[in-house]
Amino acid sequence: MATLDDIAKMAGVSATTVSRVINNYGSLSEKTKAKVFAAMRELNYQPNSLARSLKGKKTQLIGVILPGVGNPFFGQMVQEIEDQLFKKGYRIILCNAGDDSEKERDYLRMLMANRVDGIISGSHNLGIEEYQKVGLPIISFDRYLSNNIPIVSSDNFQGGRLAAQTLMMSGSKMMEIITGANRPNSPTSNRLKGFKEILGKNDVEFNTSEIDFSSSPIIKSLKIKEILSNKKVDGIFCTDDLTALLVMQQAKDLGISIPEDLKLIGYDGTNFIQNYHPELTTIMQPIADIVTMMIDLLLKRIDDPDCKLESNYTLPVKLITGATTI
Amino acid sequence: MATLDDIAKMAGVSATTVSRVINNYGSLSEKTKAKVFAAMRELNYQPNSLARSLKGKKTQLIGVILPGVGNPFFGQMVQEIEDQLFKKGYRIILCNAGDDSEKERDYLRMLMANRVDGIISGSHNLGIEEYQKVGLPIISFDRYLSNNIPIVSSDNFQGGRLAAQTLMMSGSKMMEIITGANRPNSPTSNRLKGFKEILGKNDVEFNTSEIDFSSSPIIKSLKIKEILSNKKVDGIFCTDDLTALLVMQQAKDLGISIPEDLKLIGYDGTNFIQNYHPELTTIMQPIADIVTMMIDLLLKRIDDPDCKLESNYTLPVKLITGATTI
DNA sequence: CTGAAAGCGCTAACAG
DNA sequence: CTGTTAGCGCTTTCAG
Repeated sequence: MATLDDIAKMAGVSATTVSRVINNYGSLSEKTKAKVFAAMRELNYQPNSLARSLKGKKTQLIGVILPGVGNPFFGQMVQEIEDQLFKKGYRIILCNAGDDSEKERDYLRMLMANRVDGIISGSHNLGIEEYQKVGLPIISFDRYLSNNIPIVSSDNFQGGRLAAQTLMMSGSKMMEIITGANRPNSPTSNRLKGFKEILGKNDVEFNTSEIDFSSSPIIKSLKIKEILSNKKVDGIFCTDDLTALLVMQQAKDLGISIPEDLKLIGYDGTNFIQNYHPELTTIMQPIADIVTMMIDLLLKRIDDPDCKLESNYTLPVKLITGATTI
Repeated sequence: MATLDDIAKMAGVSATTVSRVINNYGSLSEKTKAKVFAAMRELNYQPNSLARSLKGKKTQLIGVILPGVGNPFFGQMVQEIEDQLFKKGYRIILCNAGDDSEKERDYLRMLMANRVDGIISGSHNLGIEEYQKVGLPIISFDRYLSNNIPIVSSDNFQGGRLAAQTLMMSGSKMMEIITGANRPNSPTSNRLKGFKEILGKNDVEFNTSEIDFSSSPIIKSLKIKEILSNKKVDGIFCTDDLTALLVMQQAKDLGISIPEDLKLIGYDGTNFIQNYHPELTTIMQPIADIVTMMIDLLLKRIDDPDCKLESNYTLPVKLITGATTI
């Protein structure tokens, strides 16, 4: 692969001059510019960004750590992150941490080694103390990682309230909330709190079931079947849309009609759900806005590592009404 | 951020020695090793991989160019790629090319600038001549990019045949195939060919509708509605599962029962579909195997850039029978 | 078993 | 308007 020196030789100028035309810096005669450009084209030259970064420049690389891009929610989020960052001249290193804390730690080290300019993390793993000493700008999605790492999230509490109100308005009396394992600091715990707050105020009966986020759909379906068969529930709030989809499946199998016998509301409202399951009532997280916010904050920190940021940024959610709560 | 020199000083040894313990190379006394390790821990040291790569080492970075990770098919594929590459010590730079050729070209340049060790590309954009002169190991998923770039794909032709046979067996007489825009060299064109071959042999009537892959679900739904209302179709083959989902939606709206009035078969068979839409009969692409194959070939090329590879690697598809073709 | 020195490809003073 | 020089952080001969 051609180097700056190669093209300097070919154009009959010094390396400095080449560097100057690449960076469009200082004043060059049109003639030399032309010669250099010609040589660059001739050799299909691409400046080595490694060397450039070594000299103290930024890498224009951002690490993105998320549970996994197979999930449509995070798929859409990554797509949005990639899209917005690309427009600002950044590339992303994608890290699917899954539920593997060790992998997440490895990635953290690698990202440091690669000298990324910053990190966006929304992993589900907890207790990764390494976040405290990464020494790089980091923004978190919806999780507490460490002091001084700002958290951007949608209004989980309000989302829970909205879900409860919607279910009540549609006439359910005996509710069930199906949520992921509620580890401390988890956002779903706020969805739960908001939900309970409304129901408490209105003396509505309800029950809480925890199903681990990372367990397989088969397992989840089994637990849902149990819930549906054993109880006379007439309203369910799932803290994510995919689980709501499983509820619809199981209900159908059991001959329970939605919304006649059972009202259902989900959470997330991805494009995917809106397009392919418009019947599902859900609470939409404003993914694009969340991403814009995160990138905005991250770039600020990259620009000025000491800039003071809030510890929390909360964006509003929106109710999307489908046929499952009519 | 701490450098190798910093820790050399702290440990009271030379840079060379530190380098040796990092790379576990040559013979070191336990004592120096211990001192160096201590210093590394103390300063939370991470070797600068930029500097390392500049010295001629590989970057351990792979560029992944795909249409977009918001689509569950590519989401799953990226997840698989990331997973398998991580285990081999590589990280990925994710590039969502969408249907933007210019963006894809930009990314190609950036990947060169970043000196990635190789590229996996499965973009939908055609005519990117740049692929010819990237001068990096590249493997393609399901598209022709340039001579000498191996293509890994599932058996699209056989998939089309399977779809046709399945629809025939379930009793449809008047078929419709809904496919993406069939640009030359596109894989869907082989699905179509296989499908037609079987129908031709059996004198079954059918019709072909093209709906651009990148058009919105709303537009797609409209066209599907048209197809369903105007004709007396009783069997549909969609060359991707998401479109099949839309067909199910529209059929329901129009009071057409599946599978009673209409048989339906999709294509892709992602985990997502298998988990959340098990009712849909579909042709499953072996994503994990495809990825294994691609990575295998890519690493071979990275290891030996001149190694000869086939131009095509075709992996078998599998019929997954759901309730839509009973 | 350990160190000194050169150089990867590029940028940034400093000269002219 | 252009070139010389030094050095980013690391690896790698070549010497001890």
